[in-house]
Amino acid sequence: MTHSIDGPPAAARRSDRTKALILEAARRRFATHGFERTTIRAVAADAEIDPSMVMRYYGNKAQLLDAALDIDLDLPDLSAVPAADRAEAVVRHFLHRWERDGTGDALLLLLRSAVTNDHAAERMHAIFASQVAPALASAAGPEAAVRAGLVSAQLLGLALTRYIVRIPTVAELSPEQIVATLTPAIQATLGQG
Amino acid sequence: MTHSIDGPPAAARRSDRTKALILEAARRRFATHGFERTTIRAVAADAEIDPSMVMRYYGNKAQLLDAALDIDLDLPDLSAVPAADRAEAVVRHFLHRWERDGTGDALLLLLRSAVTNDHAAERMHAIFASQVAPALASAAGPEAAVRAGLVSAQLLGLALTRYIVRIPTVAELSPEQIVATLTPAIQATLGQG
DNA sequence: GTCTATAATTCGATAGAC
DNA sequence: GTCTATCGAATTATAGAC
Repeated sequence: MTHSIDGPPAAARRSDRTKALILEAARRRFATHGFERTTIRAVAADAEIDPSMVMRYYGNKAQLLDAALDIDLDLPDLSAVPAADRAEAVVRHFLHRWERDGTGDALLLLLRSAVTNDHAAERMHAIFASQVAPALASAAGPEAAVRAGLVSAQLLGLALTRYIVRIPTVAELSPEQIVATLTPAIQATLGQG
Repeated sequence: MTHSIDGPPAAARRSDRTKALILEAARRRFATHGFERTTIRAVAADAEIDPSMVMRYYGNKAQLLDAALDIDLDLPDLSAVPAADRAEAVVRHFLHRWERDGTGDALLLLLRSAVTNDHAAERMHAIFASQVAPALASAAGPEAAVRAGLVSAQLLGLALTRYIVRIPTVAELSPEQIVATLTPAIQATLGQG
């Protein structure tokens, strides 16, 4: 017997690896094709497993999306940043994240899904309320909630035009051009902390 | 004989009205549900006609989307506006348009479709290049193309978060709050004309 | 745990009567 | 010009063998 009443040891659980492979493939598909155009079959093919495995581990397509939408934005503590540098820190944080992970980034997946899927939209509301708004609140001026909302709108607009719709003029900008031009705008939206 | 070799007189073309009804229903469906989730059957039901009529007049679903994406942004001539007022004029123009037409606005339809449909994305590139970029070029500072692109990103971000994903904090803002908070940001992005 | 087979829908598109 | 009927394809989801 290789495992006790505590359950099978970590090394013996082949299913964990399969589950992880499915989730990874699902994230890529949802991010690049959106919810409706992503098929269980395609996810399974990417993960090189049988489609029925996806159903077994995640129940249905909606729950698979749900599992893929677990996101930690990992926002920096802006109160530790000098007020004058906060706008640039925010712009650089998201830009770095997106440039690093490309279309595989979980926030882009969430954004794309939220446009056509109500459940994904609600997840985005929750993430905004629990992660973005609090992080920006300490960095914003009067009516911090208003400012946090509009800063998010501007950053998501960048994500939308650069990585999803890929408007050439925006997609071809260098990261430094974006930082240089967008930072004053975010600064203005945040107001004088 | 009520019509000549020039074709039937305008009053006799019942089909024009049917075509227009279909297009109107299609715009609403595409705008609220996106391309994939919009069905020919639903469009026909909204227009209270038979689904086969949609096929007869528009050929297929892709061509119906194409017909629905004919958009005139009707941007104001910013060179006639004092430099200091241009940012506010731009913000008010789009806000007025969206608040008036709600989710039926053609630009929102285009935005929603472009996220999951490559053809719609290309249409958005074309509209940006032919209408938005030229209109903003005269109002922007050095590197006008960069500034025009990022202004568009910010405005589309507003449309996305307020009308499509409907993040509560953004959706609940009053138009005047948006103008007051976003104008300085757009001003900063445009640079000193 | 993994795979085969298939049920049950849904939809785009076509053919043809009237 | 309008509608009925239906085909064929694709997909989610399930049942059950091994």
